[in-house]
Amino acid sequence: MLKYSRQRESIKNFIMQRSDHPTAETVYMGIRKEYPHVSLGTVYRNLSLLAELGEIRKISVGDGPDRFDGNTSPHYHFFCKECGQVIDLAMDSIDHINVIASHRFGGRVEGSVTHFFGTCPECLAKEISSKSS
Amino acid sequence: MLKYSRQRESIKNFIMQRSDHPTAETVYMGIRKEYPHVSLGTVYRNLSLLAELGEIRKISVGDGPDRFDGNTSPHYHFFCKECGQVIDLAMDSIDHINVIASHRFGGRVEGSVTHFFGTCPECLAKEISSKSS
DNA sequence: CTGCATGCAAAAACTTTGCACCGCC
DNA sequence: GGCGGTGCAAAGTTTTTGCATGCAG
Repeated sequence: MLKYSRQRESIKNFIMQRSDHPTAETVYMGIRKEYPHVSLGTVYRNLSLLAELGEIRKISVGDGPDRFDGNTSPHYHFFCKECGQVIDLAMDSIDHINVIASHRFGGRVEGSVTHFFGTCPECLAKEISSKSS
Repeated sequence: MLKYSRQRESIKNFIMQRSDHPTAETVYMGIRKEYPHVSLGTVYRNLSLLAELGEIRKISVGDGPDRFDGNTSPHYHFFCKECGQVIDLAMDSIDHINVIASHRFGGRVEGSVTHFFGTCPECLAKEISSKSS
């Protein structure tokens, strides 16, 4: 039985209105403006819960803390090596890679996670302008 | 200036002769048979160093500790949800996904990491035999 | 009222680091 | 012998958890 809680409501709203894939710490800091006594434990508990319910998505980066995404529609993420930013990619589905992975494999491929990395548009612009100077 | 060390040698050998993508802890336990006084810090330092040198690969799983792979040739990994095992996949390259990701993106895509997950051949066999009984 | 959710703090899990000593080159 | 590597332990980072209290149903 899931009970309503204003903290969870607030956490969800916070995530939904951002597009920068905040970490638990960032959510905590943001929520504290409204609920100064909220605890980091509550933030973690609710982020996990919301992710299990499928209301948000959890993004595990190789290093650094996990990030959370209010956009639950299928899409991919780009990690900028320069500024650390995480960006949503508007790209065609690459679901067919699961079929490719299945070809010579005796198990059942249920899905995959792909993260792209490189230099984001902003950092690329900075790089180009610094070279030309 | 990089100096030889028997610990590093032993760590590298340990990784090379395994195909199960051990964690730092597993390497530590294995190495201790030969060097009972080796420290976990040394294992971590050398695993990072070897990964930087490109002699081994570091695999960051979403949850749980990082794993290491002695096979540095390009290949993909499959994570079994049932038994937690990590398996190398013999599959065609999917490098073209980087091109797809670049299409409507203003940044520079330098690479990507893909992890497949599902049920491994062994766990699938168990599942099938339990259903038929 | 019942029991899930919270706040708080302690602890767990994983990894890095400071420092004195050791051993390769 | 100089400097990178090691062992040891402490600390850092991220996340989870135990417990008494609070609040939704």
